[in-house]
Amino acid sequence: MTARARRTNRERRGESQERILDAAEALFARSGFNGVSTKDIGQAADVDPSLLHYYFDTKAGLYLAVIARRAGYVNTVRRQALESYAADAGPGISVAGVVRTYVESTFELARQGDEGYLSYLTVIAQMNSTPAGGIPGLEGTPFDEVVQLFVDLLRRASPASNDADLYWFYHMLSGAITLSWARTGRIDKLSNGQCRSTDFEAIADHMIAVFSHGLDR
Amino acid sequence: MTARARRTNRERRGESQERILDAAEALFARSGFNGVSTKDIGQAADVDPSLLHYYFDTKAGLYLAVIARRAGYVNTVRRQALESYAADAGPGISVAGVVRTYVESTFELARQGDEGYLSYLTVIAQMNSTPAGGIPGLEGTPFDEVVQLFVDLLRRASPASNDADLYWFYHMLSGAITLSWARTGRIDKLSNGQCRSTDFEAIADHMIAVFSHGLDR
DNA sequence: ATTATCTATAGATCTATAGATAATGC
DNA sequence: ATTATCTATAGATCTATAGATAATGC
Repeated sequence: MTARARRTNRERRGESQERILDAAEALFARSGFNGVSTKDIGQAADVDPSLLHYYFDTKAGLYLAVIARRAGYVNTVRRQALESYAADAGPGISVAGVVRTYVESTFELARQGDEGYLSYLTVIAQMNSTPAGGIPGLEGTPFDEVVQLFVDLLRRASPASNDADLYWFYHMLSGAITLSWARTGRIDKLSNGQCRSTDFEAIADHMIAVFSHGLDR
Repeated sequence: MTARARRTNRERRGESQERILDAAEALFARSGFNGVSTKDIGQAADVDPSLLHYYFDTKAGLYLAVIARRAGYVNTVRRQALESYAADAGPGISVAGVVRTYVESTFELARQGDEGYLSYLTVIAQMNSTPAGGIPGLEGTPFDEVVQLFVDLLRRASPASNDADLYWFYHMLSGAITLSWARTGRIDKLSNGQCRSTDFEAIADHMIAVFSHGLDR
């Protein structure tokens, strides 16, 4: 019988939290906040359910922690992409360029196919299509700030558009992204296999095209 | 004390079912399938919860019945609009025309603002962004057939596009529609009041514009 | 006689907490 | 001594059903 490696409290704490967050992320993605029990999560994390409460207080607290965990990273990737595009493009900034930058930075992580990250996106998709205030503590979105940057760049690229135009444009794009993240498999069936919900490369390409100039050209 | 009007069994049955469906529709829209109990629904319908089981067997059966109730109507409205557009346009059929017809017929009902119908759309939005197979008996969508008609017309209007292009185009449009139906209120906050989630006229106008030619022009 | 509706309840969860035990800190 | 983890359980649900009652059918 091997002696268990001695781990510092800091490590034990961190590893347990990560295991719980990983399990919660996967299960919330599959079944939604109310479709999963703390017992399910504990089991998947190989940890007693009471430990969730020790670390995250309530189930809603755990959900918020799941969302918070990767939000900073997503924001950083998007912000850097947008800022460096704006710097490079200068006065040549275009709607197509801004859209491409936003969409590509958004999907380049998904394309690598890390299962945890994909689950995260599915959770975010659910959050996006749930009435604001459905989960206490989740009124705004942690991505709002970078979205404002996106709209700012759009405004610069399309001075003729007014604010409502710009925000509605974002709304439509956001809907397309959200549905893609949900990976429901419906388009696969509908297209008789011509499209695959998990093919983020094709999704990004078509999204950029559609939101740059519609279907034609 | 007034004697209660004598109602036929057929009437009692129909009225109770409608009350239950109305209540379920509103509550499912607000909190999702797993966020609502049969007790909540019975209470809102002013009926004992056991009656739900008498009529709809299980809670999932009730959910399916909510979805089925208005699906035929939505399909009829959409199909008629698309067919009469195609007939009128003849060889002059265009992507912009097909999109306008699909979007307008989809939203003209929502614009009238019937609260029950709006709840219905919110339920459909949730269904659309939930993994297929999350609710037993709900693999395909009851709207698939008319969607195929939409894609057929698109194909006629844009012969240069291949099937994947067409279905991905529908996917993006569907995402925008779905997010709009969800009426989350997020765009209101994000745009600082410039856009309102409930303004289906503005949504339809901007959706048609974006999916016809992007943001510019 | 048949159908609609309610009463009562079984049996299975579910979230959260109090308090005990095991591991690390120092 | 402190922190992490588990045991045990309270108390509140939740879905579904069996069986009683109330209304309509004819």
